Amino acid sequence: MDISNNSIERLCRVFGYLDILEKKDVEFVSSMELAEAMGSAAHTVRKDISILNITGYTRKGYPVSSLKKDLGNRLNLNKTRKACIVGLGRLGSALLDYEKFQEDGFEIVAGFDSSVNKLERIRTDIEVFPMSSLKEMIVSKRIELGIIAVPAENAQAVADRLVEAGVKGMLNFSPTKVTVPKEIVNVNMDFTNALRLIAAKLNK
Amino acid sequence: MDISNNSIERLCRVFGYLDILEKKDVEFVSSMELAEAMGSAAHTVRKDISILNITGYTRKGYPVSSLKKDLGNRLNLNKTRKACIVGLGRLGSALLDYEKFQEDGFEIVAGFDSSVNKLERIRTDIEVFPMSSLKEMIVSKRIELGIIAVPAENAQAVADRLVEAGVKGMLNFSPTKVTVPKEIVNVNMDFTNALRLIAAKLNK
DNA sequence: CTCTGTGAATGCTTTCACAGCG
DNA sequence: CGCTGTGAAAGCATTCACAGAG
Repeated sequence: MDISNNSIERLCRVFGYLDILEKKDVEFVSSMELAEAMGSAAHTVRKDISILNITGYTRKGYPVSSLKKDLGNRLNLNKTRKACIVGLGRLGSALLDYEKFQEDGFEIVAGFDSSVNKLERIRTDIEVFPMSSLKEMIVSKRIELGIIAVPAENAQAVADRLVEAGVKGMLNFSPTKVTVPKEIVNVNMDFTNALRLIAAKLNK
Repeated sequence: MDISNNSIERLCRVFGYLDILEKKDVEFVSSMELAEAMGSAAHTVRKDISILNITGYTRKGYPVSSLKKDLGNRLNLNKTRKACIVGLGRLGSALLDYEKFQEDGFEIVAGFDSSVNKLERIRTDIEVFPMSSLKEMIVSKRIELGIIAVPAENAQAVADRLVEAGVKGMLNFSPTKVTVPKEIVNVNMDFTNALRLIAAKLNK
């Protein structure tokens, strides 16, 4: 299929918003309302949805539950996926307990760190392991996603090990871009660069 | 000037990479090397740089220090900017001590939380305050940037208060889009949506 | 009327290809 | 040669505008 990155990103956000509407038992939602909530335009929402061949009802809008189900199917968001976090410093351990992940169908099933000290001191319900068992656990627990929360200098090494262990996608919180084989999906979340971007946009 | 968001974003990353090169005392860098480090193409790098009317040297590439300085000037990245963090849960307090911010010219000068309990228990060198003094501190400390690390349901209220207090830009870590006046720069970092995006891209 | 659905037009960005410089 | 600099071309994404459905 032929759908742009931006469209996917927007549709993922729509999916999240539909989840909220569904919990409020809203039955129908118009492209206008969706647009407002996403901060985009109604025709953009309609276009994005129509790319996936999903249709709504004239005069009513889109049926919330079925749109959510359809979007989920098309975007592979309906099944729960297992993820692990590598690096249990302040950020990594905050992410371990980030409840939103679980709510949204991403289950954090393991944490890894090279420091035995950290592993012993951490307080969490999620199982934590030394780096030496990274591959073993990823394979045995069928973990699909890796979240990198180590310092910049170790990020590439961790990415390599995650790939070698067989994860399919990675979310990288370190301030370095990591290089991965092209069949592996990699998304970067660089906080510092986000602040730079804000600064750069301030006087424009 | 007429420069796209994507270009700005890429140039900010180039800026970060130049910082590393500078510390290694590298004198010149080619568009090819920059491209490799950014995961983009050489002509993209050259184009981006040329949009800002910055030039390099034929056969040598760009002089690291002066390119960094020029980029910094054009993108307003050369002066240190003060930021505060609102919400001192696990994520917020991890961000409080995120050293990279300081290294890169963003100084976290205050943290805020509505829970007195959290304020008392937190261990950090950065000053923390109750929400009631948000505006007062933002004004008196001349804080320009606000980092939102509160739960989704409070994000919009916090954003409103930050705007009212006079911040110019915000980095929003909550999984909700917040609406701000158009002169305020707002960047969203939605972890869950990042994972969704990865999931959606997995089988494409 | 109101709201969806979508080809067509517009407007951006990226990519190309090659001139220019040392 | 090797690497920058940049108009021009190509490729995408967004926006428009209006037909269609109830």
